[in-house]
Formats: sequence, C-alpha cells, structure tokens
Amino acid sequence: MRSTQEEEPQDPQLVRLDNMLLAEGVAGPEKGGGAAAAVSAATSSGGMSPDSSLEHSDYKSKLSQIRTIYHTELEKYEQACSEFTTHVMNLLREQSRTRPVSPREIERMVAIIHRKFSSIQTQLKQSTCEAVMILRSRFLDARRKRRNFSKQATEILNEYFYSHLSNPYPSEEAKEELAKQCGITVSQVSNWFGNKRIRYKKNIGKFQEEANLYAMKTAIGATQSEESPHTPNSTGEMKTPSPVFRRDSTAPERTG
DNA sequence: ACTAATGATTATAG
DNA sequence: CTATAATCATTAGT
Repeated sequence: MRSTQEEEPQDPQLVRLDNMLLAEGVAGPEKGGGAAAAVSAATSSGGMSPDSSLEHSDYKSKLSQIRTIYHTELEKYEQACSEFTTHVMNLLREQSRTRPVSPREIERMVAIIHRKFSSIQTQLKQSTCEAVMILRSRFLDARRKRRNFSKQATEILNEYFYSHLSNPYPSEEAKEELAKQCGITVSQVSNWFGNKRIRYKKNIGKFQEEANLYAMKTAIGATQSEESPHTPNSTGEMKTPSPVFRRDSTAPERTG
C-alpha cells in the first residue's frame, strides 16, 4: 500500500478563508436566534454609550444577515451534492446491466462530484469573506465617527505648529505632551501634524493669517518688556512666511 | 443642497 | 516604522 496521505489537500487560501469566517462568527456554531433579537436587545437596554451601541447593533445585524445567507447556501449545496451523487449512482447501476462497472469507477465519479461541489463551496466562502470585509471596512472605519477637536485643542496644536514652523516634527515625547494637553491620543496628534504639514505646504497663502496670528500670540507670551505695542503695519501681509519647511535633522531626539 | 474644513485611512517611498 | 500625498467620509458654514 502506498498509503496515500493525501487526506485533505486544502490549499492555504481556503484555510485562510475558513479562519476568517470562523473568527468573524460567520461559520462558527449557531448562536442566538438571529439579527432581530440582537437589535431589539441592543436598542432596549441602553447600557453602553448610545453611539457605539447603535452602530454595533447595525453592524451585527448585517453580519447576521450574511451569516444566514451563508449557511442557507451551504446547506443547499450539500443537499444538491448528495442528491446529485445518488442520481449518478443510480445511473451507474442501471448501466451496470449492459456494461461492467467497476467499484473503482464509482468511487472516482463520486470523488469528482465532491470536488466540483467543494470548489463551489469555496467560491461561496470567498464571496462571503468579501462581503464581511466590506462590512467591516464600512462600519469599523474611524472616518465614520469623526469629530472635530475642541477649539482649545486646535489652539494648542496650532501654537506648537507655528512656533516650530521651521521644523514642525514633534518628537514622541512632545507628541505625548500635546496629546495629554489636548485630550486626544498620540496617533491623533500625529495625524493632525501630518495633515497640517501637507496642507500648509500646499497652500501657504491660506494659512498666512493664521500663521501671523499664532506667531504674534507666542511672541506676546514670550516677551513682556521688550517694546511698546505700536503695530507696525496692519494694512497688509507682514512678511514672508517661511517658504517651505525642510525636515531639519538638527534635532535627532531619538531615544528609543 | 453645495462647498470648505477637517480628521482618518490608504498607498507609496525612504 | 515614519513622512508624504492623495483620498475618503463627516462636520459645519453658505
């Protein structure tokens, strides 16, 4: 016996599909009656914050829909497979009266049928995976629940940006400090500076007033007995606002 | 409703 | 991994 250890070839792609479906609870054991129960439960019991609760219930309901469709189709396929198999078996049996039909041939036929339906199932899994991915990216995308920062936070961030306009790249420590002051996360600070840099560079003219404003603010905060406020020229632009900041590597504050 | 501002994500490169 | 540039999706002003 060569003991063909084929068992189940299962290419890695299919395994990944299965894993993902399982992780998402689509292919796992049946839980709950369905979407309706989850939705009603979530809406009636306002335990969590209204936002996350509502969005999550919506997400779960759609996921449940996908799950139901997936299982229905899967059952249909299996039923069709077995029906077709018995049908073919009957045909073979009928043929065995006029032709010698070896049991091996029967096995091969059955194997072929199963392979075919297996590929169909894989397709179903793939499309289900796609649907889940789309659903995820649609509901778990933080862009959906974006909020503007508080005016104070933007003030602080702008102050830092315009007082470091020549090198607006805050170190990790500075980012943490800013995050703490603004009540946002470090990632949000990074996002803010990334957006600010590119948008400032792209359209310096738009930000001139802002730049002057904050420059003046910081100047006032820094100097107290320098000069009398005589407002030199309040008729037009003050001066050239640093054309383009260059990533100056004069501050390699790398500590980690 | 249309548009600008804005925060977050994606794609690409160093 | 970080920075940039483009793009997306929502908020807010008209």
